[in-house]
Amino acid sequence: MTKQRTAILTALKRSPGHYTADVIYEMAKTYYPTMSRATVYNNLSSLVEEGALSKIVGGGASAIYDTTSMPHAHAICTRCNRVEDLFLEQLDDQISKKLNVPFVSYDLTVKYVCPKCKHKIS
Amino acid sequence: MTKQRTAILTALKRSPGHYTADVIYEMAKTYYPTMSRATVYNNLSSLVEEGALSKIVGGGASAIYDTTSMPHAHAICTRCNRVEDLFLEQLDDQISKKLNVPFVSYDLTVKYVCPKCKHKIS
DNA sequence: ATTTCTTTTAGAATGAGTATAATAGAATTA
DNA sequence: TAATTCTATTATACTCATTCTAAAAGAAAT
Repeated sequence: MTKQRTAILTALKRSPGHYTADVIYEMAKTYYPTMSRATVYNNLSSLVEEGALSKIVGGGASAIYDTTSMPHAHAICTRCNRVEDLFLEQLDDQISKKLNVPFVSYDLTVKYVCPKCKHKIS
Repeated sequence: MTKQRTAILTALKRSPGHYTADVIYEMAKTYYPTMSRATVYNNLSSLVEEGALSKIVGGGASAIYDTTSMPHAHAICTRCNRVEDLFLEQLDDQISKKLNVPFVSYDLTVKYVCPKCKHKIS
């Protein structure tokens, strides 16, 4: 547990949400200004492996890290790119049943137009 | 419908499966040798928009294109990286119900250790 | 036949993420 | 305490999938 890692965790704890590595880098720098980008990537990878964070790929050019600990899905609005958490209770069981073997993790991203953006258009 | 696009579609029809853009580029070149990489990317994007292909992001460095037309999930083995199709019948309804609005598409990738690889280890 | 629009092409540019090699710091041993 | 070992950090260089660009080719339209 280094000072850099503490800075990252502090930043994430203060404002939980969905962030890219680069945004987390900027956030963490307020707590430890000399921090390097590589350190952020290293720590984020470790935190994902430990299960403290989840990494969402596919919503755009860069991956998004999520502080919500419970396994869950994400809905991304195709207009405003805002990410919404989505808890599908039976999904775990369904996947296990289909696979017939336990799984490590899942990454479910739903693309939709959120109500706010839908209103703006129509 | 250009000759280049025909070459891509022919290649995919001859051997349906899960391929990276680069592999598709190589496959399509056997039908149209002077094809450019950018053309493959352009056409794949169009085909995804038209719904003829689905793009799977998150299984590695490069995206994978899938010729299976029905909406479905993917299981990727963390050891051998092989991709398996996974049809979860009720998933569509579950997502719609949770969102309360229709969605455009979903991308569900499950990470697991496939039976073959599990045998190799234990 | 000329204009207009779309697609292709080759190569350059982008940019997220990773590898590297040197340094710093912590922990361990003597 | 000093020397050693191990791990983490740093800055930078690098990779590589994908996108952008500008020119050329081709198709369609007038």
